[in-house]
Amino acid sequence: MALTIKDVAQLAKVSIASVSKALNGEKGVGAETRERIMNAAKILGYAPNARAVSFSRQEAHAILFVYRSYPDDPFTNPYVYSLFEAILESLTESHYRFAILNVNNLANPSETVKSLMAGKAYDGAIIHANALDKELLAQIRLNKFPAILIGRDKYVNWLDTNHVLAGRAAASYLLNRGYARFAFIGPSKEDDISSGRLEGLLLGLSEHGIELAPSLVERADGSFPSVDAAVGRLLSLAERPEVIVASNNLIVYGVSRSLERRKISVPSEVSYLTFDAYPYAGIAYPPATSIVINVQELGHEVARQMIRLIGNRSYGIQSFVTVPSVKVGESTR
Amino acid sequence: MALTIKDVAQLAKVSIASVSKALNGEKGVGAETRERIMNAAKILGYAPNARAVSFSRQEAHAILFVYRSYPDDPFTNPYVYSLFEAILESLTESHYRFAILNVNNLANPSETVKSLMAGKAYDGAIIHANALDKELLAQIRLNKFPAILIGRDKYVNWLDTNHVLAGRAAASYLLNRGYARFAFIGPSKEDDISSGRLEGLLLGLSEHGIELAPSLVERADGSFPSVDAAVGRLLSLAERPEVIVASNNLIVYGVSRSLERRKISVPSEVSYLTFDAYPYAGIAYPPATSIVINVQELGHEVARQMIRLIGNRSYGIQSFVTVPSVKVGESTR
DNA sequence: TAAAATAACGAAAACGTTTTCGCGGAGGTA
DNA sequence: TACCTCCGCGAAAACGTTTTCGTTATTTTA
Repeated sequence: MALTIKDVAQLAKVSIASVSKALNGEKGVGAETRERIMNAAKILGYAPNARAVSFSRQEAHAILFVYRSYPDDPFTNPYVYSLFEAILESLTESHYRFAILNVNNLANPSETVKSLMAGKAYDGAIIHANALDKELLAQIRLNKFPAILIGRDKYVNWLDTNHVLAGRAAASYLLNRGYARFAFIGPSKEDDISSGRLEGLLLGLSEHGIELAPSLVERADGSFPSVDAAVGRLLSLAERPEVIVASNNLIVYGVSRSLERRKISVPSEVSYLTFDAYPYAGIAYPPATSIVINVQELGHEVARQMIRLIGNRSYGIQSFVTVPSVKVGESTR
Repeated sequence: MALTIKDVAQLAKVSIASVSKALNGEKGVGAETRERIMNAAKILGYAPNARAVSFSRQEAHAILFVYRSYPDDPFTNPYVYSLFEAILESLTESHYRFAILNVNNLANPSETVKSLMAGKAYDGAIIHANALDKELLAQIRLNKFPAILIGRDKYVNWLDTNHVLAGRAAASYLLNRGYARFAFIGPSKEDDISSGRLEGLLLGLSEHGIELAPSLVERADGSFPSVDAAVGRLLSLAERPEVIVASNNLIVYGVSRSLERRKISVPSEVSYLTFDAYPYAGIAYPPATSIVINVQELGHEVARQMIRLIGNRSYGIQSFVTVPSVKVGESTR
């Protein structure tokens, strides 16, 4: 049998109650006794049995992160990983254990999550929106287990980044740099992130009296020919844009290659800008200026709120955590 | 108080012992009774308390993955992530919980891991070599907690990919395609992976009577100018190589760009080949032919072995798991 | 029909902590 | 001196399962 608290008690000639108190730094143990206990524990190399502690304390001291990864998706995954790295960092600091669950090829994601939470294996769940379905959402609302959604929902705790603000940041940065004619290329399959960015961009521009004609808002899928075609259309406009805002990293790479092929010098003739700081942004040549969201900060905040939530069930969180900053590359003047 | 086994027992009018047996599918319960119990459990929505189960069964039913991530490292991280995605997938299938620990900015990594394992919070640890130090290695050997290292060590259980075999696969693929004059560009900072690949390549070539002159083995750091210079030196050799084997993704990207800039057509004039399938390999233009290691398979195998190890402490594993395959791009003829 | 084997079921112990509560001694106050 | 308070300490309960083992009922065998 492994070492238990009893062995320590025996060696220190005290009761197990005193050992427990001493080891947990609680009062009710004399200074001298405490020292004897600490010594005994060290001599024996005693480590409390985490399973017993969890059981006794009625808390797992562990958090579950639920997400969905798409095999080889170069966009979703880096984002999700850097997000949970940040969460992990904060939780480790607070001595929480951190478990992950990828619902990607699970037969019944929400059932799995639900039973995991019902089984009290974790004190709380941080759920990335891409892993969520209506059923799971309903479960969270119903069972009220501590959960924070990274994304948006009316009825559950959530935190998210504010893509509109990022779009606005793009507008104000570019306006400050003296740009006057703008274009936007977004993905052909509209998504929240991209539409938020566009919305913010339009907002920021309209505050300075600039409206974007429909022909200046282009769509492209990830492939190079598609982006190249969009760039071609923009360049052939009578009022050629000075700067192309690419809604994501893959698109900006296409833009950069398209301009290079067309022998258009960047940033003097045409500039470009994108969002996030995935490898593609750096590979674009010249490296793209980018509006980056501090995923790290979001992760830390989520962890902090999670711990707070565990302590106080009724606590409600619904807010954006977002401080977009500009990573200046060489693709803008 | 939450729902316990007692509530189910009460509703089904049996003892808690019978409920436990029924729910765990053990024998010792009559068919009719079993059904009544299952029904009661379903009606109440009962889920066993995982903490109590862990405590009673004396096993966590959870595995810890220990690794080190470098912020924004585009090489190490994708590899580690896809590795643990594979492990996670296998473990989830076997209903194991999966926790992760990044030792990156931990004050005392080996101490943390050691106390986590001593505390029996996990049944076993899968430790990526990049998270390992001598102290931790010593701890594993000493405490004999179930651990598998992804990497190599003489005295502990390990699994790893065989980079030499990958290098050999490169050689045999290229020889089959009729290439006769080879060059290699590796990182300036020698590492196990790269040297294994080079070793394998040399091995494979020498079996066909081809030796690589020292001038054909180049070094470059990740930066483009450095790779470009290396390519320049290779091209200016009297016996210009037909194919450049780039030891990693960043280098192959540099090679591709360098050749493009020099207006050397690929693959007709000079070909290139690399290893792994990170984004850079696909971004190289034309997309690089690559020797890829099945990380997925490694992960699955590690999970399988871990579960086996938990069941049988004395079990010893030291082997390479590796089935390199060729991902044909457009950079070879 | 009686004895033996088998199966169903439940009482209770065990897992290793934390936590409550009561006891007794030390110190302070009137 | 007598009383009260505070503090250190330990006995024991509690947490929710699993598992062992004895009892009783049922089936099989002779």
